Amino acid sequence: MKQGVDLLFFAARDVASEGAGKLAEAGLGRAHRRALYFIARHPAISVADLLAILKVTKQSLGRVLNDLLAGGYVERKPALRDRRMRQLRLTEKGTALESALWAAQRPKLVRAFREAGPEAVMGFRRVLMGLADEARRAGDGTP
Amino acid sequence: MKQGVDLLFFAARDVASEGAGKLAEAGLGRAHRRALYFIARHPAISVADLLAILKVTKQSLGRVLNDLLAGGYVERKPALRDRRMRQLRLTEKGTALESALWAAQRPKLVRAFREAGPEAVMGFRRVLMGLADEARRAGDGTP
DNA sequence: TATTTTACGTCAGGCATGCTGACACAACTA
DNA sequence: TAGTTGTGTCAGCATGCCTGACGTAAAATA
Repeated sequence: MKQGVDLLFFAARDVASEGAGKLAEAGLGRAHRRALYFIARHPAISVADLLAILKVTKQSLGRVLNDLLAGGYVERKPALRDRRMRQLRLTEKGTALESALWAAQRPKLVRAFREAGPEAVMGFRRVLMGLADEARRAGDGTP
Repeated sequence: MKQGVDLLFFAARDVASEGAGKLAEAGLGRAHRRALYFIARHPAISVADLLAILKVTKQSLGRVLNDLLAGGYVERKPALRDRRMRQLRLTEKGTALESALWAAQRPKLVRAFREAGPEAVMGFRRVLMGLADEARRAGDGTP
């Protein structure tokens, strides 16, 4: 049982560690990467929704977002329906960076999934869904 | 595929978040918890080995370890065979804290494992082993 | 229309965690 | 004896996260 926790720790860390080089080149950190990643996953996401996903404070996200905006990785536009909301999207430059980062960690995923086999991957998903918090348990893992 | 990364992120974060209260009571942080956890997992572990597991610098670990020693959670004794090496062990107090922390996160694990079923748990393990770095891939997940 | 609420941005300051570099010492090894 | 290894420590710096307080624009509501 504890072995599962060990593995979760190592896997999360080691997967996240891929692509650290490219990130440093761009002068960004892990926090920027997470924001970049989830904006890519949820185009036009609002700031409030991104906050809910990342579970950090407005101020923490604010700084990261400003860096990404200044670097031209992300664009921020008022939503049509409610102009208080700012929709976040990756720019072309942001998309390129995100793709490069994903390309760095993808092989590890591909290999692990292939070696483990499809049934194992199903189980992997089932267990992780159970471990993620209540709010996400009923969902698809990508709130 | 990316969903797997999402889940890994959420699961690792949400599992680690359990017991944050008890930790704060003791005036400790996440870094202390990780050290506590791996010392519990590997009694009499040397400083160098703990460094290798956590992949942090000697200085970072040093601070954490000093806090734990000062708080009476961990004891440090020279190894018999090689007296340069310091063996780290939890004290009674440390064991109590670690148990309390584990008790806080255990139910989430139990429920997730039970709901997913044994085959899923097998798959979960297989995939995570593949995701953890080379050095651990051949091992048992607890280097 | 006037008021309140919502969504967002920002200033100020603080703590925890990580890093590099440099140095010191005791104990083991060749 | 000379070198290597395991450990501890000082000094300084970057990142990432936090709380609290305040301001603004737009929407919702009384």
